[in-house]
Amino acid sequence: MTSSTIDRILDAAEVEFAAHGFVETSLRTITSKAKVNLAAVNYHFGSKKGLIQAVTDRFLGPLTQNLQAQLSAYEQSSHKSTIGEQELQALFGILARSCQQVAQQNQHSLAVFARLINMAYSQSQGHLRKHLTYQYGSSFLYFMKLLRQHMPVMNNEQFFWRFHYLLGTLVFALSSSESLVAICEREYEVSRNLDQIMSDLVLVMARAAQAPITGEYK
Amino acid sequence: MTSSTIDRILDAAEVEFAAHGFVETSLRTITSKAKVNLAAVNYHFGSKKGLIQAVTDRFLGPLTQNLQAQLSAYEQSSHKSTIGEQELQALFGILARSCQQVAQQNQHSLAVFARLINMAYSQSQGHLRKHLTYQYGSSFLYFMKLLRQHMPVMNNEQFFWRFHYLLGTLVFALSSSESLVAICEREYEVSRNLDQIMSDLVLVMARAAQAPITGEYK
DNA sequence: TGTACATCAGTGAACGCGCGTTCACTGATGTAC
DNA sequence: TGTACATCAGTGAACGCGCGTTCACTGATGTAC
Repeated sequence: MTSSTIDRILDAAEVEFAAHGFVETSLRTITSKAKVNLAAVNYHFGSKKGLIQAVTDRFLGPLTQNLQAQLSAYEQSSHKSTIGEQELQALFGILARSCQQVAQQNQHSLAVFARLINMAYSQSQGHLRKHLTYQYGSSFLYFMKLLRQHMPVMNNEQFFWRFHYLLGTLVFALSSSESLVAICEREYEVSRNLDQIMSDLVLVMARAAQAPITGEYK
Repeated sequence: MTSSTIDRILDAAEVEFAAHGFVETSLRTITSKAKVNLAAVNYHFGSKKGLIQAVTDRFLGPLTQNLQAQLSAYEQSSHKSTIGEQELQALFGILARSCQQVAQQNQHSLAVFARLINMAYSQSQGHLRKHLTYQYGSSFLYFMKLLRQHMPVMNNEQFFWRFHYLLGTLVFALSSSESLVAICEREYEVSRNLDQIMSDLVLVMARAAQAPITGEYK
């Protein structure tokens, strides 16, 4: 069997990264939670940056692969000429299902994913955005292409902005879901799971996608 | 005249906090950009935490005050029995205008605001959320109360979630706006300003607020 | 089968560095008598 | 008006600390002959 040290590090890192972010999590915290020697991270992953990449690669691979497969199945099955709320829901549903599938393997990976997206759209992190686009962009661009076909009223620029407004909805919900679930339980004594949140998000994003566009920009 | 050191520190800190966040900005960076001695921060603000609070207080005060005033004017003028997209747009428009007014004073304060909200909904930052609620919560709760009246179909729990989905849209747009504007200019050769983004957001949030609700949760 | 060597996972202790903070100090301005 | 003292903004240098990383080392397993 291959050493479990690597997996224990990855699991612990994922939990800590999800909760406190990449910068605010120290290798000492990770290795102590993983019950592993401090130097093991640099031994196996070369550096902290290498560990971060390993953690993100572990779910971005499956996520994009799953998304890609579902999207091409969708493209072939549906008559893409029809446009409307149902088609938008179907498309966002595919994205949601990819997320859910990834979350089944690693519970905290979606929170890490959200942090990654947030980071990528920070100023001074253009290199990260480029790297993600280069490595995993194709399936997301595929998603955007299909979504674009369902929103033909807008021009490209308007679509760009609308897409990112919806991305914000998703990213915030994913990164804050643990807090929101906790507050919800305390406040309303109702527990929510990821499936329910995802179902909500699909409906909300599909509706928001159809919001009117503001007047022409000069 | 009162020393400009304090203002220079606050201005520099706001820019750096907006771009890199609170933790990843060092006092050495701030004081060198402000052309001020390193020890001046601790002299005037006591600690880094004190500086963060001073930076956020500077815009949260005006923001909440403006929001409060607009909301009570709205509550008195409108016949709140009518519900529909127009009323939702009006309410989100008030929020947008408060943001715009604050941004006029300090250009980067909205990005700091977004970072603050994101932080507050991180796990392990419950104390920050409590502090913000205690200090500035009343005007936001007022906003939620009025919004709640325009979304009577949902129960409280469903409203809670919907509200936070919309909050995510706003927060992501605010925190990523600089990057998005830059990408948009590069990609489409169209420049966008905050006013246009805010107009968009009002329409998107008003529409998303009306998305159907998923089936009953056990 | 036995021995010499190579490879590899893992370790304990130390390294240099950047961080927030502290402290004794300066120099200017205001105040009391 | 002149002098002694207090207050306050600002400074330069140092402090201790936690960080990511490095390095010499151990012990187990595999391989060549």
